Amino acid sequence: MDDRNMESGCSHYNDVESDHSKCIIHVDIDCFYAQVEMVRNPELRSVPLGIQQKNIIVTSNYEARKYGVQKCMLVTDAFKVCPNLKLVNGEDLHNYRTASNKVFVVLQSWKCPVEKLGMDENFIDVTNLVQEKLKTTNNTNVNLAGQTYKEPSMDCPCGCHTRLRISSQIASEMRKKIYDDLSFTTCAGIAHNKLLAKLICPYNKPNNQTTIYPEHGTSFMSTLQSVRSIPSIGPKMTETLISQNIITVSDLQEVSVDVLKKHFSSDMAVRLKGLSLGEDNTPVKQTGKPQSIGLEDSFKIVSVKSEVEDKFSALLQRLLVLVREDGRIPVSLRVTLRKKDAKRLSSHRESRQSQVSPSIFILSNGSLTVTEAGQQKLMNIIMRLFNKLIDLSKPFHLTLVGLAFTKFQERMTGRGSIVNYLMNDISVQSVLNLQNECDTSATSMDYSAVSPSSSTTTDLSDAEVEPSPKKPKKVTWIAKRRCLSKEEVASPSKLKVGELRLNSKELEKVSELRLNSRDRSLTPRASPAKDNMSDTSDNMKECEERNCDDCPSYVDKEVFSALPDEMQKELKAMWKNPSGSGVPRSSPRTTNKPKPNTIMKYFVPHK
DNA sequence: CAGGGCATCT
DNA sequence: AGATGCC
Repeated sequence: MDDRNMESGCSHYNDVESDHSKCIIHVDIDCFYAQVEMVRNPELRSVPLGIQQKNIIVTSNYEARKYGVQKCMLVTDAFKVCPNLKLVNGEDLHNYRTASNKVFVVLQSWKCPVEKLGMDENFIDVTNLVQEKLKTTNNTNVNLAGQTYKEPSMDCPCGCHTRLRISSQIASEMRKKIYDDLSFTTCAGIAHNKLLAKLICPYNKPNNQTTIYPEHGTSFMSTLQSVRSIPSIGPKMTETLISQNIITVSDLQEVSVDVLKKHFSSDMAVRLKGLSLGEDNTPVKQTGKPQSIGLEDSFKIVSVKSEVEDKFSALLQRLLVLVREDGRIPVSLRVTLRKKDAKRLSSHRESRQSQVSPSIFILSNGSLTVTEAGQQKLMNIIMRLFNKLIDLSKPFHLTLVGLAFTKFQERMTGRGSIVNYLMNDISVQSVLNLQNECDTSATSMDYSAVSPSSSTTTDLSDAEVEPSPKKPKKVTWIAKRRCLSKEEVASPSKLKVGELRLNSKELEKVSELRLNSRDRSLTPRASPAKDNMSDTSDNMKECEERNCDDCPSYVDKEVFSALPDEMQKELKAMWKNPSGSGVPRSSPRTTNKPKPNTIMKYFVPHK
């Protein structure tokens, strides 16, 4: 028997050994864009309001919905059903982003992992918080807040009913705080996994919340008609499933995993079947800074190189602003384009990427800048990548170009970490030029960079809220690093702060973290980027490697030996095991069957 | 249709 | 690198 049952598993009727131990809340802001506009201009509250992008209504307030103004409706059609519809242009997403980040910050004050999904949705894993509450109050007689999908028919021996009721109280507090602080009404779904939390969330709309108990997971899922309504089943999978006559969630529940394995990877087959039954063990991953920052521009057609260059130049200018706001130093750049192709209507993008020298980016007065020469260097890299993608001896026709920075230098900020130690000597920091991905474990309760007290005072007139600086990645050491010039190594102490790969905001953060006495576990572990170690980038060639037995080439031996013994030891240990032992990926699929030949535009389930 | 921007998996 | 998915 599975020993999960000893702890938190339940075994009752057709739910033999599922794990109910987690408590997940999904929070969804009601008609998000419309609410942002209504908060900005309260007069809009009492009138039917539509948010317009191009020629469509992307969302509407509930006043407008009374008239039948729906999402994704053409503006002309909307006026037909609601002649006095008030329109607000929503093409500039800046205000929405700001508001979205504020909600995210509010949710973080509960000190649980928060995962942002788009602008208006968040998952919160409150499992630990619930456990703590249970310990201190020991009261299993808790009232449910909000609605339930269905009352439970029996007690679950694992205690999940109590935990979910406590979760519903927490969800209610969260929604209240979002409303009190930011004036947004929200919906919430409470369940023992992300799938059910998300799907049950809109069950009582708007401005309400719904809890679903594990025993109703499977039956609830079967009320969803189309397999498409399961998150992670997109158009492609839907098409494949339908070609096999698997159309409803019920169909999927009844099909055997073996049949699914004929069309999907083994992992996916198992996962799909699980999802159809309301099972989902994917963790809530703390959202941090993005792993890439990019922009793209689509257009009818571009066939001239100089035009392409202009497009990229414009994109680069905009992108550099975003990167400056982000604060991290990019080390890799990707160029994407889409060729005009009659066969493939859309998508089919191609891309090439290469490293960029971090020295292009200069930190002065705490903000990232790139000199004219630096920008020219970037343009050179971009056009070189472009040449890899396009044979200029032949005509070309593009419909999209894109630019993205995809890897960043990061600094480890854990208390007691090497970097933290090094912060005491800024010159040493610059010499080592540490490049790693920072962070704490996703299940850790440590989000000290965002304090709850500061978040209670947010209001919409504030400047843009910076999202959590945390990344749900553990410490990773990357082999390729910037080499140092002789001058830099020779007199590290002469370096000006402005030249350091560290801005003032981050220094501030580091000192905050130092003050925070809570311990962090910064256990190194498998690097997801380990494959990139073999990257050989053309433009890094100038970096001649100096060999050193104990330490990597990017660290000057002299500087290294000048460090305290303890630190040398710590560094050596990490160099020995740069990325931990890679977790081998589960074996690739043996049976990947050809795609179905059915051409399915949309699947519209019958009621 | 509307598509931009990000993550994840292979 | 590319495909797929999500909002």
